[in-house]
Parts: sequence; structure tokens; C-alpha cells
Amino acid sequence: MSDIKSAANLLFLREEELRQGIELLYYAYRDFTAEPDSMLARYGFGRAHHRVIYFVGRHPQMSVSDLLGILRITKQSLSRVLGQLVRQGFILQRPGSRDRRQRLLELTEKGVELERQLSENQRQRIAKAYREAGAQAVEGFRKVMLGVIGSEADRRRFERGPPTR
Amino acid sequence: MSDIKSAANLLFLREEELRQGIELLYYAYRDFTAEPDSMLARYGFGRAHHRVIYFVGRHPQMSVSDLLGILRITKQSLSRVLGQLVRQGFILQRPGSRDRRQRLLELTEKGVELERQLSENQRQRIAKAYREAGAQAVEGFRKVMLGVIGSEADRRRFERGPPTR
DNA sequence: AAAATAAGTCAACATGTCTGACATAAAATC
DNA sequence: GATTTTATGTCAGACATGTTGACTTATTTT
Repeated sequence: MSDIKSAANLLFLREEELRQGIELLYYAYRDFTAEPDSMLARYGFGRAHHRVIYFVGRHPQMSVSDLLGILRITKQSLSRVLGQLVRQGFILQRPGSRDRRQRLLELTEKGVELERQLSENQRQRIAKAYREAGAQAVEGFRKVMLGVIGSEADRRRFERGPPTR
Repeated sequence: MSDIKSAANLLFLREEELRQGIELLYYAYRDFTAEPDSMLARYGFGRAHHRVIYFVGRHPQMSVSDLLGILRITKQSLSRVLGQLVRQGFILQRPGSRDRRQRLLELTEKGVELERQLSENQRQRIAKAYREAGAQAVEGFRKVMLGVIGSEADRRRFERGPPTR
């Protein structure tokens, strides 16, 4: 094979490999969210509610700003979703003791239960994928995913140890 | 450490590991779609337009049914987005020669250009992540992602060889 | 000839996102 | 102590993306 042809071939393989990466992310995310979405629909909730419940469960006593920072949406968008969850008794708001302007968020018992139901599906899906792929593959998965994540601050969330605020 | 305590610890580690998996998917997908979304906004388009352009570019001459099968949305949802792309000259529809009920889809030159611009960002993000993580990690990433994908049919899209119709 | 399929259309509605403007309370700064 | 900044909330209007349901047309399959 000529140099030119093999260079072109390398480029093709690379292009193909990258497209596969794009599609792996697309299909995996689509399937990862499909079941929780259909559970949420039974409560009249959507994916946005799941994200709020998930992150509040993960970081109890987080402030509204912290949550906005993770979700990267506007406060007006969050407000509708969060308001519903508070009014329907899934999330509790308490003024911060250090800074009383803050509204610290935590799940109620009802909220914990819903969170558990919703995430159970996703945990099992991940557990199955991890089990089938093996520990070394999981390490590779982590590395690649961290490379895809844009901000250093977000990557730091995945260092060992308890979750950061 | 007592047996009970170490078993609990194992469970905790496992739970933590699975939660990290969930979050890796969340953050990676969020950052993966952020830039194309903001480019699309300049055309008055959204993520749905990107998905249509992407998959039509990937599988030229695909039918509307094929596209619906990949996207898993209703034809009414697709129709709005696809209609805009056709009217604005990004996608061309031609009746199938074997089955004249079909409308086979392909990108116009303008469509190819937009697709290239939109995907460039994502390709570079993946390329960076792959480069930093190394070939072995990429193999692990592939394995785990395939495990997350639900249907065998979709997993087959990732076998080696040219894309299937 | 009848039934099934591929595609499209019209209508109504829900959800999640946005921008922009404004309000309140508390903390931080001058 | 007065002023500015910050954290949060609210009202209004818009748009993108998805849904269900009903119906049409052309073509293929049975």
C-alpha cells in the first residue's frame, strides 16, 4: 500500500473511530434515561425532576446556587421544577444557619424513596455493564469519560473520597 | 475489621462506584452537547436538528422509518424538525426506487457543511479524551458503553465494518 | 379486492428551556 | 451606618421538543 493510501486509511479509521465514540455516547445516554423517564411520567414529572432529586440526594444541604452550578440551567427553569418538588413534599428547604439568605435543600423520606426507585434502574444498568466489562475496562471507561468532561472543577468531583459540596 | 463491617464497606464502595458511573454519564453528556447546542441556536435550530443531520449524514439514503427507529420519537415530532431542514435546503428527499412509498433522505452540500461544523467539536472532544486515556482505556470505554446500551440491534451498529442501514 | 405499510398532516397539549425585568432579605464592603 | 453585592424568588412571554389521537394518500403485500 502506498504511503498516501495508508495515510488516508489511517484518517478514515480515525474518523470512523471518533464517530463511533459520538454514537456510543448518544445511544448509551438515550437508553440510560429511557426507563427513569417513563417512571417519572407516572408522577407527572420529567427528566429535570430526576436530576434535581438525584443531586439533592447526593449532596444533602446543598444550596440553590450549588444546584444551579451543577445543572447549568437558569434559576427560572429550576424554580418551576424545584417548586413542584417542594410543594409535593419530596424536597425540604431550610434557611442556612451560616448564611440565612440560602435555602438549603434536602430530600424528605418520600423524596429518598422516589430517588431510590429512579436510580435503582440506572445503578443496575451500570452494574451490569461494569460486571460484563471487567475492572480494567471500568478504569478505561472512567478515564475516557473524565476526558470528555470539560471543567477541571467537575472532574474533581470524581476524585476518591466523600462527595464535595 | 469484622466480617459485617467489611461487607457493609464493600456495599458502600460498590454503591459509590455505581453513583460515579451515573454521574460520569450525566456530566459527559451535558458537556458533549453544550457547544453544538449553542452553534445550532444561531440557525434557530435545536438538538433535535443536530440528531437528524447527524444520522442522515451517517446513513445516506436512509428512510424515514429507519430514522424514527434510531431516534425513538414519534413521526409527528420528527416531521416538524425534518420539514424545516428540507425546506431550508439542508436535506433532500427522494422516493425510493424499490419501494416508492419511501422517502429516502440525504444531506445536501449545505447539510454536509453544517454537519461537519457541528460534529467537529464533538470529534475533537472525543479525540482529546481518547488520546489522553490511551488505546487500552478506549477499549474499556467501548465495552462499558456497549453494556449500557439496551438492545442487541443497537449494539450491532458498533461491530467493525461499514455502518448498517 | 382487501389489508397492511410508509409517509404526511392537523390539532391540542405538556414540559423544559430561555430572556428580561423586578422584588426581598441578608451579607459584605466602604 | 449607608451602600453595594449576593442568594433567592417571581412574573411574563417566548420557543423547542416531545406527546396522543384522528385522518389522508399512495403504494405494496396478501
